[in-house]
Amino acid sequence: MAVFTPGQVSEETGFSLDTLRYYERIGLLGNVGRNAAGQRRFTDGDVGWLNMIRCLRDTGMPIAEMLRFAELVRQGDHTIRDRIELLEAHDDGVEQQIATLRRRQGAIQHKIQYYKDVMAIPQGV
Amino acid sequence: MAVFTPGQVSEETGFSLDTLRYYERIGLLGNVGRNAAGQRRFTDGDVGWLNMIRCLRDTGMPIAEMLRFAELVRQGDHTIRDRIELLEAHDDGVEQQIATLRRRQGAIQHKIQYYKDVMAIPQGV
DNA sequence: CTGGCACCTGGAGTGTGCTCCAGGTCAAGA
DNA sequence: TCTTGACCTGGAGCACACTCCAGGTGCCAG
Repeated sequence: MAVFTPGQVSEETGFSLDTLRYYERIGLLGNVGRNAAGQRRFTDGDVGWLNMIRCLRDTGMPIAEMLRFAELVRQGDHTIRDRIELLEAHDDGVEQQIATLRRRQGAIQHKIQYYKDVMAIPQGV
Repeated sequence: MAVFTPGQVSEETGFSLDTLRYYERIGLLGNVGRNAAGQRRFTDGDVGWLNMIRCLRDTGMPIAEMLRFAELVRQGDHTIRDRIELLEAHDDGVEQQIATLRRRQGAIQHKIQYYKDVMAIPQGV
């Protein structure tokens, strides 16, 4: 079973060393193993969880809600229904985020076109 | 020519009164008119600009960059080429944002499906 | 003439999510 | 043996974008 150093995990997940420690401190990442010298050694499972965190973070989930999700995971299999509910609600939120982004992007593109039209008008005679 | 009170503008644009004042203070919103009593009176132009701000903000543009854009607008028509450049760069960013969001959303949906599959396995005998 | 409301100002405070720092441990290579 | 580099801890600090507050003005309805 492979283990990873903090540096490797940082590299793989894109989280800084400080962020990894921060996530552990606040309980978003529980029970990271240590070697004899007290240094962290991450498992595949930890990395997988961090990749999940990455997805949730990048889609705008606040840390407080990720903590709720982490708590559900910690409580075991009987919370799977709740986890589905939480993720589906978040998925809907992401859908709306994208829709809003598209709408705003349309307005911005419209503005760009407006500027291009202004520039196309012959200046002077 | 229509003018609007702070309350009306807040209502229309979704920015709080404090945010409107804040934007004016930092120079994102220049030269808002006043009535005899010193109260703000916004023009159609102001509201239009705020709607632009809304688009840029909602698509993740930091205030510092909106200030750069505002400065270009203030400098007059010879900066239109720069404005197009700025907005097109931002538009590309939005495109990438959406792409990332979609990728992450895919992973989340995958996780939801995994949970659903787990639940579908008959428990016990 | 008295509320009550919308607004004003300058400045302080807040929430989120990290990020940095000082001072220390440990292991490996020159 | 010495140095370098990755890592450790607890706690302070920071960037961003607001948000709140105290104390005050102006105007209109009752």
